[in-house]
Amino acid sequence: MTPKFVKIKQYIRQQIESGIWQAHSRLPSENQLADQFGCSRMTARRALTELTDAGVLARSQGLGTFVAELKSQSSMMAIRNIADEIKGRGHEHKILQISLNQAVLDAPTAIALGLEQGGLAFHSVLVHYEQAMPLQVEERFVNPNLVPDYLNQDFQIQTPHEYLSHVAPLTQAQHTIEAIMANQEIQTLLALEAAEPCLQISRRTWSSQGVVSFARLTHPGSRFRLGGHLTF
Amino acid sequence: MTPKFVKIKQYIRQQIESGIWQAHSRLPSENQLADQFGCSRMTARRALTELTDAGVLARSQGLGTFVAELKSQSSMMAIRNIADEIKGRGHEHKILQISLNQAVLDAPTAIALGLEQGGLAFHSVLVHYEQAMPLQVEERFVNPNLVPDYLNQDFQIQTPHEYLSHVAPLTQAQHTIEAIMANQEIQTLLALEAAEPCLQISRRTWSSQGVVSFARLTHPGSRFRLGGHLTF
DNA sequence: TGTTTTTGCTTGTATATACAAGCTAGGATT
DNA sequence: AATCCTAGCTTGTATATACAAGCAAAAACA
Repeated sequence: MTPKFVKIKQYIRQQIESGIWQAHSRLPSENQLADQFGCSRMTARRALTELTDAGVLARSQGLGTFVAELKSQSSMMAIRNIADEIKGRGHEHKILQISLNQAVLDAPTAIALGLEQGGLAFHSVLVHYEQAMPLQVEERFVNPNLVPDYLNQDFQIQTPHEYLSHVAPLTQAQHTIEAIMANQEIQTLLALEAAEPCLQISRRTWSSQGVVSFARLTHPGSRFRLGGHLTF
Repeated sequence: MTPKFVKIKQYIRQQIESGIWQAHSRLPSENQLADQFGCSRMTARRALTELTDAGVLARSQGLGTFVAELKSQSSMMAIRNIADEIKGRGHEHKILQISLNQAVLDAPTAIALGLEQGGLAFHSVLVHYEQAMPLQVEERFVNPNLVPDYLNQDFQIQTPHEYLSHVAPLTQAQHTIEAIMANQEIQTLLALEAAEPCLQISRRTWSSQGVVSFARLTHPGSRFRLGGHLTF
């Protein structure tokens, strides 16, 4: 027996998908729906609220409930962390640690971390492997004030991302995706035959104390694509 | 006066962010929260439900409510359509129509559209400009059965995406992002000096009738990055 | 001792009710 | 005729209540 509020949601989605209720058209009020489905206002309300949260409807106090603007605006895509993604494919995930040390901050990195230019930060370079194939170069700068023990970790066991989420719970993240040409270092680390376009995700993460870490995740264009599926 | 359920949500988020409630730890039950805040169970419940929808908490009937696994899993990023993005920056958006005709389907495109190889589909190539700068090449294949009037549109006025969302409301979309090297055609259309890495978003959209359209959106790596900001 | 049942917790669904707050249209007032 | 205001709708918040369903540990039983 499916719950009543689910049936109401299905009904509304169906009306919209079949085109009977066009974008911007007004829906029956909570009370009308309640009458129509023989339920209480709170139950009808729940269906409307959940569809509103899902972006299907838009509501306005005093005015009514409307079919939301077509999803032309934006659609969401998930960026999963590489370890989960590889394991999700049932493959082996290995990490090769290239370096783990302190580094002097150049201007852009200092700004990204919210620290002073010329100061010190922790710096790590790792390569993530799927089976025997290098799939991601992870270069990461870490705020030493917030994560003083970063250099004493063994990243063969726990990824930096896992460790960081543990010691400094995330409150915010910012991603940028761009296409770049592999430089000599990336070419070597990813075992590329020649210079090749790469997908680079820059990721800045905050905890409640401030910027925790700034990472550049570089993937070979020939072996990696970012995918997302999404149902409205 | 902030509503009670908002205060409860704030309290819970604060407990989690300060580390007092760690991942997997159990929260007070609905009734306990209701007592603690001097509200009814339904009000406490609303706070818990909304935080669960947001991925902050996880609930299990009979067991209780728990702090969710750290957001290491995935974080979401919005893909906005190029016209909105350019207009959002307060810049002028112009479209140059390169071609608009029928095309014979090769194997991969036919599969993507769910049509027969060797059959016909509508095909358009447009260039989107931000001010005087080409920013995106949009190559699109459209299912002629679902959008028979596609060839009679003027895409200088309304983008294909706007038109399609209007005549065949979206129910699903799938995106893939990859880094590719610009070929000769892309180089010309984007006014690139030399071969350059490009960010290519492949987008398939469904209506309730089936696959509507398959688009390849290509951006120059030197002028475009996909950005997303996100607060937990 | 090992198995089954009961009991008491949890969350999930649903209802009836009350009042607050936002918007619109029509009616009263000026 | 233009303005104000109120009546009547809408959604938003909040409560009290009831029962269903899932789970675990204690209690009863074999």
